[in-house]
Parts: sequence; C-alpha cells; structure tokens
Amino acid sequence: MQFYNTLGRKKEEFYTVDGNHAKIYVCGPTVYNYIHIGNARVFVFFDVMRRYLRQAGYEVTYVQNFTDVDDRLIEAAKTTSESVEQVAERYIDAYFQDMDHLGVERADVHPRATEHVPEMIEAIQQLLADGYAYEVAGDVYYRTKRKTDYGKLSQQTVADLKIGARVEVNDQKEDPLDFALWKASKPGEISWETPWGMPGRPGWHIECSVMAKKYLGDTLDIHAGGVDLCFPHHENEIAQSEALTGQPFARYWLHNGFIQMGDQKMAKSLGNVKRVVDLRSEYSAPAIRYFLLSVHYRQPITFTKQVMEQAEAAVERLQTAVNNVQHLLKQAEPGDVKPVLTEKLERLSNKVKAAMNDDLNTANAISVLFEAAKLANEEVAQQANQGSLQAIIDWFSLYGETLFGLVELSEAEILDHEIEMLIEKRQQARANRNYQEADQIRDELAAKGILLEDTPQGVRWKRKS
RNA sequence: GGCGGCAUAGCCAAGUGGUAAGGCACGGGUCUGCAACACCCUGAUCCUCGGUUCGAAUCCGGGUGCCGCCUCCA
Repeated sequence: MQFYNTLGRKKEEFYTVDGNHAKIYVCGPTVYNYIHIGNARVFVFFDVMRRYLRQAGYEVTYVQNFTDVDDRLIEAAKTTSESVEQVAERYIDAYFQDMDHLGVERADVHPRATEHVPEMIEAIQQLLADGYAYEVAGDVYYRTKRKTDYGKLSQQTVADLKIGARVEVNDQKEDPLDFALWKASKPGEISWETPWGMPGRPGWHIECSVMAKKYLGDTLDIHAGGVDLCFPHHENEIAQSEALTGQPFARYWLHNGFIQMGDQKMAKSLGNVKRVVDLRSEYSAPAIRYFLLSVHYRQPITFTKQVMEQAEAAVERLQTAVNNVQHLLKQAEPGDVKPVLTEKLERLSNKVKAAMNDDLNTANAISVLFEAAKLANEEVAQQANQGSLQAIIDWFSLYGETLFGLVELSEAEILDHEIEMLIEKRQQARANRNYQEADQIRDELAAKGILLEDTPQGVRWKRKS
C-alpha cells in the first residue's frame, strides 16, 4: 500500500510503527459555523481511508479534534450574545448531523481543545523552559529559528519564507515567522489562568500537538487534512511536537485538494460557500459522496450543478443494479455460486484493492463498481441462481456499501396493502390487454412516488428519488 | 518575489514509457403493449512547440492558460 507523503513529496510504502495498529489524526472543524462541502471532502475521504485500512487488516485508532475556541468563535459568540461554549455546542451537534447524513463514522476520539487546556499549558511551559518559546506581555510565541528543520513539510526554508514577506508585522515577536502558542485575552473574553501571569487562551496549532500526543502517542502513523493546512498549521505542529518529544511527529502527511465553485475559489468573501446542511436537501447522500470520491483526493474538484446531476445519475445506476439483483434473489432458483462468477468477482475485488493501494485512488476503485454493476445486470438477465446473486450482493456489501457508502443494501420496504392491490390490479389489466387502465394505475402509483418497471423477471417497483 | 499543482472526448474523470479505464449526456439497435430498467454498437492520439527514445498523454526544456499556499480558509 502506497501513500503520497507530503513530507518528501513522493509516494511511499505504508507501514505502521506498531504492528497492525494504525494511528491516525485528522484535523477537524473549527466549530463556529456549519461545515461546508470542502470540509466534507476531508471527512468523507479520510473516513474512507480508515475503512479501507480496516478492510486491509489494520486496527485503526482515528482521532479528529474540534477546535472550539479561537477568534472566529469569539466573534460568532459576540454577534449572537452567546457564550463561546454555546456556539461550539450548536455547531458540534450540526457537524454530527451532517456527518451522520453523509454516512461518515464517528472518530474513536473527538477531543475538544477547551478540554485540554491544562495539558497545553504544560506543553507551553516545557517549551518555555527549553528555550523553544518566549513570553511577551502574556503572549507566548514559538521560536522558529531554534530548530533548523522548520519548513520541512512545506519544503520552504526559513529564508524562503522571509523573502515571501507576506508575514504579518508584529513587533512583539523576535521574528516574523514565530507563531503564537498562547494569546493573552482581552477583558471579558474566554480565558484560562496561566503560570506566566496573564490569563489567555491557546493558539491554534498547539491543540493538535497536545491532543494527538495524548491519544496517539509521540509519533502518529498518518496525519491528514486539507492542503491549505500544510502551511502554516501542520508545519507549526511539527515544530512544536518535535521540540517537545524529540521524536518524529507523524510519518505520513496526507493532504487533500480544494473544491472550486465554478471557476472561482469557494470563500466566504465571495459568498459561494456550499454548506452541507443546504446540500442535503438538494442532492442525495450517495451522490454527494460520489462527487467527493470520484476524483483523486489530491486533485481539485469543481462543484457545478451539472457535475452533481451526473453524480446523481451515476449513483442511481449502481443502486439500480443492486436492487435488480435483490429483486431477483427473492424468486431465484436455489443453487451454488457459479465458479466463473466467483472468479470474476475476485478479479474485481483485486482491482479495487490495487486502486486503493495506489495512494487511495478512489476514482479508479469506483470505476470497478460500475464494472461490477454491469456484471450484476448480466447475471440478472440470465436468471442467475441464488448462490450467484448472493455472491454479487456480498460483493456490493463489502465495497459499494461498507467501503464507499454509495449503495444501500437494506431490505426493500414493505409496501402497504393498498399499493399492493393496485399493482395486482394493474397486472390483471395488462393480462386482459386493458392497457388504458394499466397505464392509469401506473400514473396513479407514480403520483404516490412508486415507479413500476415491467421486466422479464416480473414487476419491480422503486420509490421515486 | 518564494513554494506547489493542473491542462485527456460535449461534460466529469483514470491512466506517469509500449499504440487511451469508468461514469454522465447524445445517436443507432435489441428487449417491452407503451414506458422504465437492462444489454449491444457508436466517439478522443491526450493545450502548444521542441527534445530524449525503437516507441511518450506519460520523461526533459520553452511557451500559453488556469489554480492553490505563503493571511487561524478544509
């Protein structure tokens, strides 16, 4: 299994430090607002990565934080006259609702920054004691010059970064590249007491260093997030953590690409942010997942209406194939799975694995789902036996449902009696060649959201999506 | 100014040295009372110029265009 490691900028064979135990930390949301489709890409994709690692035999510990204190939260609380805690609570709930809807599993631990302040203060004290940090008027800054490898993740030297000259001016800092570990609070703001006198709150980067260490140890196997976090957030995490422990912080750094809105960046200032909570009523969850997973994770994706409609159609093709198999299964001849089919399915499984092993190429892996759908449809047309149909269902259960969450295998719902009667009545009418009545009943059912399909395997029905 | 990414059929998107996966849409056909589902058939020499090579979408160089990070934006 190979991953493209931002640290080193190349694909590397993946292996864990600790046997088959994979320790993963993913940067979670700052809970000052509803999450948007770009956030969802991170959470959906790395959730799929976790699922794949599990299928590949790893025991995964997956940690994803909530940043529940920062400038934006304080700002949001001010405008609604709430406490920072209330704002955080609301958007953490909203986060879980969005993720549940999209079929993203919970992390093993969802640590919150505000619940780890003592540990952060402890870490900052150690950095101060070891000369990696200095305090100015209640703020504490990390001294980036202290270690020579600062910039190794983003592959920029300290000199390069300075030439950039887009660093903020702050005459309190010894060096413009230094960043805040701790910020003194203004009166009335949320704050914690500190050993160095002034109350304040943690800087952004320190929480991830501290919480990752607490739940996963000094060295993580995988640290992941959006590509924008590469610098400065992840760079700074590395600096702090490695200053604290003397150990490599994370062995594989994975960064996913951005989502573009049409031809422009998605940004609040442009007013084109697509929130998941809004998308939920426009598109099905599988279609949103397909949109996010049908492109390799490091590539940018462009969000357009057309692409979403294509996603909807694509996913429907998969679901229809599964439905067709399940429909026939109820009335199929008993029998064992055909050896030829077993072989074909195994070949498809291997293709999925090969794609995923190659830097989690979900785009390629998903194309195999369509090959499987075609195979499924062929088997249905040939009136395959129970064993064969079940084998197809099992295949889709593993990859279509468990790995990618693009199809559902739940049992078809029970139709209510009235609808069953109508279907039966229409069959009578068709048998009597009374097509006018048959079509009328079909229209009637369509109005109730039930679509009928007359197939060589009998009448099928589905809910209008 | 520094660092980095991208450019493949109408649209989306894989492919990183041996003559272009998959999906959506379009058209033709089979099936069907019709419709739907499904199946079959149909489409590209890969932004451009030059180089390396027996051979390049794939490697190197120039050009054009688009984009990201360097601003607590995933």
